[in-house]
Amino acid sequence: MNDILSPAAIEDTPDLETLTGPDDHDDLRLWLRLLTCCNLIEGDIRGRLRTEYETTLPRFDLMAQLHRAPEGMKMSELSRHMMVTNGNITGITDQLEKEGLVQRNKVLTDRRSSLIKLTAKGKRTFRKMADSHEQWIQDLLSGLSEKSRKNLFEALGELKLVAQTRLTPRP
Amino acid sequence: MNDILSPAAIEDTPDLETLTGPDDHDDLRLWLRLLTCCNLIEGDIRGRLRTEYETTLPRFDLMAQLHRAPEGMKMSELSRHMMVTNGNITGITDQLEKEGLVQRNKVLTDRRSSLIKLTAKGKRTFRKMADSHEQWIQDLLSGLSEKSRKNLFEALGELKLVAQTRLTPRP
DNA sequence: TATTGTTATACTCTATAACTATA
DNA sequence: TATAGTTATAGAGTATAACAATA
Repeated sequence: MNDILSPAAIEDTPDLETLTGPDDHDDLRLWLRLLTCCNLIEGDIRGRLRTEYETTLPRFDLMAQLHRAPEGMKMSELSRHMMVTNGNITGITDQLEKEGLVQRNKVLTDRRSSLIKLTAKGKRTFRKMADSHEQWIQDLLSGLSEKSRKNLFEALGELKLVAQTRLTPRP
Repeated sequence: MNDILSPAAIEDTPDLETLTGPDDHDDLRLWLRLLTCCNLIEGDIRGRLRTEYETTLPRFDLMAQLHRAPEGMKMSELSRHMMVTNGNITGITDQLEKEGLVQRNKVLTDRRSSLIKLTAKGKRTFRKMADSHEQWIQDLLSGLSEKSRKNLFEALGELKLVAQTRLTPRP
């Protein structure tokens, strides 16, 4: 496939939204449009994280959690925040620790737990990745009108609240 | 976790968007908000497809592709439309065929290809799933104001175009 | 030579569940 | 008993690559 889709190629590359026929309902089209946007962007981010930083979205996510918690986080906290089960946090943490990006620190008051922190190397690495990440997003969203960005932001805020209120959490 | 998050629980359950600090940029917050919404809804849909129909999103997606192509589709077409590689289509098609939901039909003009179609059972099954799917979405989005839905729809249309134009396709 | 589809393989992410060591 | 974390396992989803049959 080409790097940049030509208008003709866009016509020829149906996506999820084009699955709806002419008489399908608007809510469904709205959802498929949302899903398509998200998949396109997320796929792009995953690809860039892989090729430019040899990492993955869950690993990036875990480091982002630690970045905003300089005092460290427990495994169980990470599990709760990232909404995945405990064993998976162990696996990702193992990888990152092996690469010297995070560190398990024993906590004296509870010998079962440990506090996970970014190492100095982890902080440097994360800062670079996060800067790139933000740049990718800004480059993309700069193609959007100011009005659309504002509308999107507000409407998504409303949607997020509705979803968090009505939907059963995943795990 | 509780089925319905109380407001307090929402406060206690950070999501991706809360990763941004106070001085982070708006575009990043917009993207994380989009991602959070999509993950919440997609997770819910996946869960419902699994528990209520013992199926998955890619399987549902493949059946949806076939549903709008009553004349059938070639494996390579499915691969292109679903944006995954060929071997995966073979796998999903094998499963669906074993359950009698789709059928491989030999095509006379090219003995390498086959046309995949929904069987009668496949059509019935898909119609039920699709109706449920639309109902789930409507139930969720009914919590959104008319204005937000309209704004979302339009802004996402713009975003989709920008993303399709600027981003490298995944595979 | 190029394309269609299959097969084999490997890797990431995920959930479940059994386990340990503490509390 | 309950909690923190680990380990083991299984399964979905994906990409890569080698392959056979056909174009």
